[in-house]
Amino acid sequence: MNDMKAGPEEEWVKSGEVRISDLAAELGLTKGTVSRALNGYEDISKKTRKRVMEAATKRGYVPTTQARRLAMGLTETIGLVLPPMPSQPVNTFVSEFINSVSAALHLHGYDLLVHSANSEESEVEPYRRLVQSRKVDGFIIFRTNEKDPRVNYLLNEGFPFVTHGRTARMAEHDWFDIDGEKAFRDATSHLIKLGHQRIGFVGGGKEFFSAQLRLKGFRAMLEECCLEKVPSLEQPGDLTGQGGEIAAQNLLKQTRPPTAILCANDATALGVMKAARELGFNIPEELSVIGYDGIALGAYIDPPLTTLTFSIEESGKEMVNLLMRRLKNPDLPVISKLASAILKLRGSEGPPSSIQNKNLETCL
Amino acid sequence: MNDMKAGPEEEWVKSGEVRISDLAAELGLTKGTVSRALNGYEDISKKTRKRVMEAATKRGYVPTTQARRLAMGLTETIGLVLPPMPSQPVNTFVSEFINSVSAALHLHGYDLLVHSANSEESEVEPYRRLVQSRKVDGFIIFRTNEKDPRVNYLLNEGFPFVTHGRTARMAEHDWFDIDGEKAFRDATSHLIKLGHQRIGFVGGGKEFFSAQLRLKGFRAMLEECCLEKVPSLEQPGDLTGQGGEIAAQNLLKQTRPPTAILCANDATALGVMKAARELGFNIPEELSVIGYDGIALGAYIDPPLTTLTFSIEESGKEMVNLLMRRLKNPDLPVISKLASAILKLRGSEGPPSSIQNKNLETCL
DNA sequence: TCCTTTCTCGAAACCGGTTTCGAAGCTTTG
DNA sequence: CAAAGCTTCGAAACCGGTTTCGAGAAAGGA
Repeated sequence: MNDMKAGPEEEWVKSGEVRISDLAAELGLTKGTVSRALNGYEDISKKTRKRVMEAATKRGYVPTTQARRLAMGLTETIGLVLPPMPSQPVNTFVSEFINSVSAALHLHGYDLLVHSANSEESEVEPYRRLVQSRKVDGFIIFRTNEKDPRVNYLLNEGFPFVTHGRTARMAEHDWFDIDGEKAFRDATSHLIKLGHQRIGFVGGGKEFFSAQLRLKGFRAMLEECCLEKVPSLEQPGDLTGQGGEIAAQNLLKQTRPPTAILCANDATALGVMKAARELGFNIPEELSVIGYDGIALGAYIDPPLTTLTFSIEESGKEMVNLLMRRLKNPDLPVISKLASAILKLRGSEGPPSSIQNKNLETCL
Repeated sequence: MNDMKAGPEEEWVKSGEVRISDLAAELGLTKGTVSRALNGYEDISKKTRKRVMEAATKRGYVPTTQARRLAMGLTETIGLVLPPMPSQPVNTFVSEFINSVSAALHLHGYDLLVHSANSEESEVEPYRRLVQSRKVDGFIIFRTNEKDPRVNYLLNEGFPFVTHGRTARMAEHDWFDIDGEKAFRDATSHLIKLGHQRIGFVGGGKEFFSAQLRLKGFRAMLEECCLEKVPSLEQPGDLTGQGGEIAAQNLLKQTRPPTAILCANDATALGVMKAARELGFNIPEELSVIGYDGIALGAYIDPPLTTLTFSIEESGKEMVNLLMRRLKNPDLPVISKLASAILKLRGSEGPPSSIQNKNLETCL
């Protein structure tokens, strides 16, 4: 692969300068024949195929993607639209996700087109443009809302896509999701076993289905353990650090503050920890905090953030698998995949300072 | 823009189903005429143009991108290859960067193709593939090395690109960069004015040009202030949290540890802070730490990380401007743009516990 | 009124591939 | 030895646009 060969009469062609018609002319064949020879058609003699292949590699022929795709009527491209990012603290998920999706797509010969959403226009506008101009064959959607306009639009168009996260119409489209309900059951259970009885919860926006499911898991485990549900201990959030701060203040300024706080994501947890510090709560002695996302950075703060983590790489790979299946056969029944998060203990949680095992024993 | 109109006989067409030939047939024109009418050619009568435009909007005609691009011999697509990511703590830069680049490209009618680098193959292989298959018109490259194989390949090919960061061949290609040298002069100066005399430095990998320039700025300011350069206070790093930990241990276990540490990026700084905590150093009382990157998350740790920050959005926008200029006229002279970082004080630095203004006065 | 100029559009080539169809040439069979 | 069957390739249509060229019609000038 020495691309700088300085052979005597060797004419150096810049890569990508030779077309199929050049090749055909050089070989005394038609471009149709050359095309079939290169694409493994059976009606080409071994001898001719060999000649063509050799000439192709010698001349460094690579078909022009645009032309091939136009002729074959496909784009081999998947779209991913970044939601508007109001400078969220932790977008490490996004880059890792893009990376894994792109890698998985590449294995199938697909490209990834990344589009940014303009916050001034409708959320579906970028999707509409990409569909109408036929730039992509399908979409990868993440951070779904319960009632998701993007999902509605694409379902209505009959356009292929897979979501990361469930929606109200999840029975109608393929999706991949992390079992946030189970994750929060686990985390809640872990806190309860440590002796916590007053556990706070900071959610994500109500529009995010995933946030709802996490709340559901939290409540379910409380009930399972006979702990009463205290409305004031459930605070809304917005998946940002700032939201976490506000929610934590609301929780910790109560007369009977919680001894532990479960957060809908790590960014929120960081905000909670900041507010807790400022209000004089020691973590984890006086307050346990658990996040969700597993951002690597959580390991570097003090104390290291205990969190629910999952494989972003697996997420990307699975979603691409679902999408490829759908593209191959649009009429297949809808399927979905649920992966589980695991609780990564790092140190921001521990037993409450004063354990009051009031009615814990009686229930378990 | 009601796309669900249920007019009586209004035939509903799925978007993107009407071709230019359909439109032409419907209007009794040829597709060439329709094309020129839509593209503002002067040789079309006002009346015809109006007819065509109205029919186009009515039928929802949008040209097929692939076909248009093939005919016009361009891809209107820019490639961005993600370097292999060894699960770095702080990749928030990447997603924000992609976001801003994508948005800026969109203003010029360009798409962003994001490709992931396979760590098993050569670094230039993805670029070679994208060039040869003619999938992109140019590249956005970031995190440059001093001797960068990607830059060498593309320069050799004569293929357009812009880098974020300088290289050994920066005189031969357009680039955008943050003035890391000045940034570190500023940060060093700030620490010296606070009274620090023993300042540690944790660099990035030697292969990164930017890391070298930061070191250069650090050294220059030391010299300017008549502080001696202590080799043991300059530790190599790798832009990761782990690298920061190791470097900090090397610095703080010395008999005369530094009273401040300057880090090549925020991830490194977080590692340094973690190691410092574990070794019993209070920040900022006993040790000042300053990072570089301005990740939003730094505001949420304890103490909040003082850092050098710059506008990622501006970076993306400027780079796209440079690239568009290059694509429009490949023969223009090389230009570059240097933006400056600003020191964002958040609390991880302060005066040293015991100020010994040995020879500070004499020099200043 | 006739010729020239201008306006407007149709025809066709082109971008660079893929794929269908049919016709050679060669081999096999009766 | 002729008819039938394969093998192998050329010819041409096609994907869906853009762009060049030239012709016919309308308008202007002599």
